[in-house]
Amino acid sequence: MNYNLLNDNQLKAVKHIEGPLLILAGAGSGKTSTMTNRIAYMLELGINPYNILAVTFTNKAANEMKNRVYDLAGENRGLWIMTFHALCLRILRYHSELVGYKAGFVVYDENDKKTALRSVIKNNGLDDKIYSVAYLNKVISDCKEKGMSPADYLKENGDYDIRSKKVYIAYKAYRELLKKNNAMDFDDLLLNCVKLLEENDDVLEYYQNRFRYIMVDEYQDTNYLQYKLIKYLADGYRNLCVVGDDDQCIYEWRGADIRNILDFEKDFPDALTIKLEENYRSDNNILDLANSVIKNNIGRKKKVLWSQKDRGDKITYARLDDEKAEARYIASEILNLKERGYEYKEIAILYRKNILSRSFEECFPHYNIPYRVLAGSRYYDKKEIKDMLSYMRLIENPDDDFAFERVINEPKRGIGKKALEKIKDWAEANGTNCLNALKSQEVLDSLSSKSRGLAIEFTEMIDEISCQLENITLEDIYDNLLVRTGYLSALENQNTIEAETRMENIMEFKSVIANFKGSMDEFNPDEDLRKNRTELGLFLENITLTAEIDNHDEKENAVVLMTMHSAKGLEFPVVFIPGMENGVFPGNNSFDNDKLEEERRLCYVGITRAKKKLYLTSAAERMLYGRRDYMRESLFLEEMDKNLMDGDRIDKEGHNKYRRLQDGYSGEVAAKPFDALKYAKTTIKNKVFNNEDINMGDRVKHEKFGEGLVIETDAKTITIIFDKFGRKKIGKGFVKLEKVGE
DNA sequence: GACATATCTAAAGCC
DNA sequence: TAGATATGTC
Repeated sequence: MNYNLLNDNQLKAVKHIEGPLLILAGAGSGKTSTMTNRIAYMLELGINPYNILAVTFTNKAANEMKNRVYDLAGENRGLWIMTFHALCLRILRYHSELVGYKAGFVVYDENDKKTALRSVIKNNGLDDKIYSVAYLNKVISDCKEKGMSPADYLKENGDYDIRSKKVYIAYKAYRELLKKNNAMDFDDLLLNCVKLLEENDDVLEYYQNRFRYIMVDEYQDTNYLQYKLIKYLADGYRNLCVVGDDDQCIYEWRGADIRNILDFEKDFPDALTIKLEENYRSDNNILDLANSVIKNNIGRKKKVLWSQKDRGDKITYARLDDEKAEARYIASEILNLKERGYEYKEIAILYRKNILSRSFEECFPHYNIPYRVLAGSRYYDKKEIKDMLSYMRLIENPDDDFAFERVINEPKRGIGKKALEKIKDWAEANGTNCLNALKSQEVLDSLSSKSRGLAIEFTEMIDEISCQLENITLEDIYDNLLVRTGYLSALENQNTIEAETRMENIMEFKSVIANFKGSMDEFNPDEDLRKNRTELGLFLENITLTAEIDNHDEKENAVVLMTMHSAKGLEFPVVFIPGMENGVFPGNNSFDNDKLEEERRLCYVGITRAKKKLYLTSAAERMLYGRRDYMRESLFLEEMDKNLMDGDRIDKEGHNKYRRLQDGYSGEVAAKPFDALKYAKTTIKNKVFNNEDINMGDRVKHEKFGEGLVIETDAKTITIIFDKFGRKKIGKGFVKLEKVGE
């Protein structure tokens, strides 16, 4: 093999395969090629692929690694290169009974989880104002990530506390509900897998013996459970290589623990640490800008990216009048770039919040700019797709009562709220699922004769298709469902444009199925995996474990729009970062110190996506949530080295109109804060001030927004012009306001 | 039970 | 603003 393309440190990492290894890989430092070469090197040494495990966070990363190993070694069969969740799922499939699940268990995604939580809240008579779906979701997820059971939670938070008691009840009920539906959520995959290894020495020994060489990508983003899982698996042979960059830890909010990477050398005192600091991606101006921002973070492993490349172009910063002007400016700049030879697909717009995509979606069609927005999992969020998926899930797993609930009256079968309650009660009383309940004479008798007929038809159809599962293809199951459920004809009868679109989506979904089957044959020749599984089961699993970003087609010639979070691991010749404003980036909820550091890391990630050209923009005014606010420039802009930036500005029509960055904002922009008074009003609800004697004219300090001037008070609210954020109206709550002057 | 109207609230989203 | 959910009405 040819290792000439690697630098010294990369080569050292590739060849160090025995014992623990920490690779600190800065952005764009050739991390993936180091990892893939390392695997190829192991194969070359004759190490059995069966003994190698590489874990990533995204399917995209896993697929890329598989492909690149194939390119290097001509082979990738037998290697386990997959995401944490896929790994756990695969292990659990073989041992589900050991963690108390039935063999065909399904995986619930975020939406299913919320549905389950809603029913938990309802069934336990919890106040959904206090114990909201979002709150419980967060608390339960946090618990699971730390490996805490409901009882552990109660112990830690005190059983005298009413709140923790209620959370305990909800958590426990949620867990039982999922088990009853024979379902695991994403956290359960990890939790149960760790539990499996913890409680079964023989299983642990088997996997330790199997995975003699383990690699973990994006190690800075691992949470406690992932850390523990890896530790268990690696404990046998201790050939563990973790790769990461503490400066790119941007997922603390969902449990990532940056200490995992910072403390790796403590966990493995004999670990070799290799730093990859040479960047092969970006021009030096871009790198220096990134360095000038990230150096403001304390508590990081010091590392300075450098590159042999040219200085390159300066970073362009433009402050525009509002979000529309910002979109027009970026659109016209894209057209300029196009004229200079850039392709649309080389250009990305990376923002902090998904709503920021709106102005571009409205603007770009006028400029004939092709674009693709990558956000969450919107395709599967469509009602008709969810419905069809629920039908499929019910067939695969009759215990899935949520799937049942979703489809039993879709299309209408005259089984509404009341009838559904009856079905659920009967199922509860008889210890079975809803589908079985609907077959019982008692339930059928309680329905009207018309509904009864439809109900019988429904259960017979589900049973029949379930029986055929082994014999007919996935496509046929889908077609069968479309027709026999009456879903398609119900849409046809509607004769509306909306129904038309839904039908198109339903048809389009067929190609998703076809694609799945194609990729199944191509990428997963592993017979083992398919054993005892239905095609349908594999398909559903695949959908749940796939994210929108995985479907990003790099060949499509379109400008791509996504959040900076999604962009991690990607690179583009041209990057635009709009919304460089306090309140947007860093976001309003990030103004305490550790959160700010994470935002700064995100900023670092955003900047380092760019290879040749980087544009930053901000809007003086922005419409957010139906409100127009005056926006201050991001504090990250202040941290950036101005020598690397170009201060030319463009007015709202997109034509040249010079304003200098160094001048501050004289003239029209400086006047904005006063104009903005009539627009800007932000209400923070349910807050109480600690200090009651605050009056008009006082200067106060807010724990999040910093200092400002009080211009209005009444019984419930106080209005302040903050130095950094402009005017905000604050309601009563537990926020500390400190008087700092009169 | 189906449909219409009122109310609320708002990040990031890997798997 | 807009979407999701809760409540009210026929």
